Amino acid sequence: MAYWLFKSEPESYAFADLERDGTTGWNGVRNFQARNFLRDSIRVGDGVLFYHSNADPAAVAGIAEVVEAGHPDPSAFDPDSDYHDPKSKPDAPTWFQVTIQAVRPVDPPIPLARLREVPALAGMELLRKGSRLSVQPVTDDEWKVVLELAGIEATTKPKKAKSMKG
DNA sequence: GCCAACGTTGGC
DNA sequence: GCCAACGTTGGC
Repeated sequence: MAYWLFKSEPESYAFADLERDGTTGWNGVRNFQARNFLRDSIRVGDGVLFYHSNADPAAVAGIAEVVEAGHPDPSAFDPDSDYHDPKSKPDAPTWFQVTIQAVRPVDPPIPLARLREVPALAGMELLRKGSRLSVQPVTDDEWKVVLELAGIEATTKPKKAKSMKG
């Protein structure tokens, strides 16, 4: 079980949109380092901090869970998509996505400035000067600290996609 | 809107 | 392979 932070501009896709949709394919990532995480490293059941970039304030706004590991990003094949990449072919895809599911909002969101105040988070990729990576790893310790800041028990397991009957 | 930092492109 | 130019990201 690993942890990640995904950035999204809330004007294009906010955590509330994920709650409305339930799940979404994390498409449109067009950076090779982020692509490699999506394709090779992110597993079903991994935890995701949903971060609002270019927001006022920029903040961690929700928790999500990976429900499908890396698979080709269909938006790359779609000529009508903003993310269309004619160099990516279905039989040799360049770009990948994972599917995530909303777990719970972080309310109130944890602003970037608050994260910077926490010594235990000093090494976080998000806080590095000039960090632009939109899909980035989060350590177990960082995850625990952020969830505590959010008032969420760090031991809370994301709920399962399937309900248990009977 | 500004601008620092970064990734990509392309000439050589 | 180098690196300047350019476009993008993203905080403020």
